[in-house]
Amino acid sequence: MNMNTNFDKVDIKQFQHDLITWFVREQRDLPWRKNGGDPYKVWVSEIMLQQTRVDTVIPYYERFLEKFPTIESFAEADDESVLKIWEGLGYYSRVRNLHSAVKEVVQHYGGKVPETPEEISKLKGVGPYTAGAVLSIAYGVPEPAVDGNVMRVLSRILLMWDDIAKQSTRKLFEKAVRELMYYENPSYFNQALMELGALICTPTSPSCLLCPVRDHCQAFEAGVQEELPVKTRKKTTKHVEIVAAVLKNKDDQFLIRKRPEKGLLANLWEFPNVEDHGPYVQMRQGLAGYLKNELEIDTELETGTFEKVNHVFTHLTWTIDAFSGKLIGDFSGRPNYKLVCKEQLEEYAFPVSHQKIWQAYKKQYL
DNA sequence: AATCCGTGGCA
DNA sequence: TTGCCAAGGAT
Repeated sequence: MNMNTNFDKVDIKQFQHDLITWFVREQRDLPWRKNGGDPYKVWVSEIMLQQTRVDTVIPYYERFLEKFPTIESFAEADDESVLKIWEGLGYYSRVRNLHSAVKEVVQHYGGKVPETPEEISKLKGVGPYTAGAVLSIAYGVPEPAVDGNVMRVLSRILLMWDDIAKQSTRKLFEKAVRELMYYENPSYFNQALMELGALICTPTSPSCLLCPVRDHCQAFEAGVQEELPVKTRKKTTKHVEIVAAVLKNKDDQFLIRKRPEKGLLANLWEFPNVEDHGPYVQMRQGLAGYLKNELEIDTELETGTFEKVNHVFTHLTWTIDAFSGKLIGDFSGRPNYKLVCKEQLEEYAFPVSHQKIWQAYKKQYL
């Protein structure tokens, strides 16, 4: 597409003024807008907000900064507490990468978050969006911060029909932002574009009649705002049947294990479980056999499940049948397995699906 | 480039 | 109920 043609239709100065004026007047009162411009706090908020709703993030953000108020305090945190504070927020590699990157900043940058695109982009978990967001919001550096909101807003204003699901498309929007950027206040400009996308220029049913930049919007002029942005998608939802065991030994300790360091729900803890496709009786027997073979432990599993969890991931669905049981004899111990009392258990980070199992177990047995 | 990586809200 | 999706990044 010929982007110059589309820019010719925009009065850039007037657009900037209308957008910024609206943002100053209408921006939401969010916790990370009261962080004093601390680059560390801006950084934390941007990582949490990746693919995650504002309302979900707010309590996590408050708790996180209460526990780790400075970049040094977070750098010193142990891995278990880092994962625990992220429990339930999803995309757990975010916090592992953030922790790694923060330690890098403390060690090699004296605790000062880098303020150039080249340096900040080298940090783990800091991609093009986060780099631009932290640099512009914390330091006023005029870098684009192109997220889903920005692509949606600009696709409509500039009538860009490029598929935003394609990774290469982001560069087109970064180029557009550089053309439109309000260089007097990059922080406000980037935030205003995102805020407009969140409050007015929404994915469905945008509130065009309330839009401060409606007069600059080529999609509104053409009446095609509902058709933009173009976003292709595919869906291949796989279903996995799982049987899990909440096992208690004679000392009222429970058997848990740590998930692998890579892949789904990396490093989180869970109740011993195995994939199974069999009918009901075979499921239970299969689970007992698995525990016997893999862990060399004897168990007495109850005949009925006490909880059935259906958990939907983006591209995967788990159905977990949970059995309560006794752990017979001594457990010799295996790598990644632990016996813990119920108070200790709740200090480890579990996926939401296994949290549900534990809550159901407590309600029924404790 | 295409796929993986969580969760909860919503129409 | 089902699919979409919300301030993306790594591989």
